[in-house]
Amino acid sequence: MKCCCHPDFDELSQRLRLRDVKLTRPRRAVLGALQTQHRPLAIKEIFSALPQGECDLASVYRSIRALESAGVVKAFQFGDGVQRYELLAEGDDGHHHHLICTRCASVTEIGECELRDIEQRLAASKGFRAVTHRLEFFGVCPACQ
Amino acid sequence: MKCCCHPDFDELSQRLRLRDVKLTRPRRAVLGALQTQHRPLAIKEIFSALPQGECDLASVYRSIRALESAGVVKAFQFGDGVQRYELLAEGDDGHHHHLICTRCASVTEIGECELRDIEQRLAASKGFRAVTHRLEFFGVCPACQ
DNA sequence: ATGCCTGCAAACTGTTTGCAGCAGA
DNA sequence: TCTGCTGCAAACAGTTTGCAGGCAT
Repeated sequence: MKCCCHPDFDELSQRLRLRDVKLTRPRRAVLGALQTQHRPLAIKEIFSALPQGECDLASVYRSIRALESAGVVKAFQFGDGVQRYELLAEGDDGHHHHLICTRCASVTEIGECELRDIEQRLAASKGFRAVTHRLEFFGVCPACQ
Repeated sequence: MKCCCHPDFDELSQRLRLRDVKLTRPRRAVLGALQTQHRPLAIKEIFSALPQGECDLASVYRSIRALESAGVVKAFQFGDGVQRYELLAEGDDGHHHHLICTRCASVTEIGECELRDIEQRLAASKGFRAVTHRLEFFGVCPACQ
């Protein structure tokens, strides 16, 4: 069984083909960068992970948007104003959370989410529909203590 | 009893005096703007709420930072990359969450927070210290349905 | 072959900063 | 009075866009 968090290249290219999203050199490079680092990456982290001159910074932005709207990557924000992106496995809605060290910024993924019932209570009590949430945890990791 | 969410001017100026933060014209104006609108305001919302020429945009940025580090306002982020600010009542750590309509962007405040125990479990299982979290809910409000 | 995508450069938006003068406590 | 704040303008950082040429399907 493949790791759910890090789909391989063939699977990714197939999903993109189905969505009529061409697999070009910059997009391939961005996907490669996201595959090597198993954590949400900021645009400039992706860009500087690429070989010098591999592609233009503007293309990284455009590629990420294309991949995001194709459902292959998902954006996360840790509240510092920087968008970070992670690969999304096939069929994964990407709903999970992170535990971020406020000292070294290391990121731990948190699988389980216990807020579905809170969402439902909110929807009922406030009259909202389609309630979702965005949640990240912060703290000081063992290495930084 | 005063409303906990909207401290009055005298209380605010007293708290600032205690922190040796001068109450200048731009800061007064920013506080005034935050008092009239009972929701987190973006910098440009604050700025455009001020009388034309009341103060410089740069001063709004500087004022907000001063007020934030004095513990009088708190920043929230809804994941769109825009910082929003709310007044903080005396003794309030500002810990609460919002329910944001994804259509009209209206904001409802959520008082209770049921994540303290999750924080503690995370701290125990991952070895983190000082765990906090950032959480916002999104959905479609009754008026937008 | 052709329509989408890229590189390049410039435009934009949001935020910060240096400096000289002003004002709050 | 005297430190720290303001206005102004410029610098800066992140992101988007117009255009001509190039590439994936």
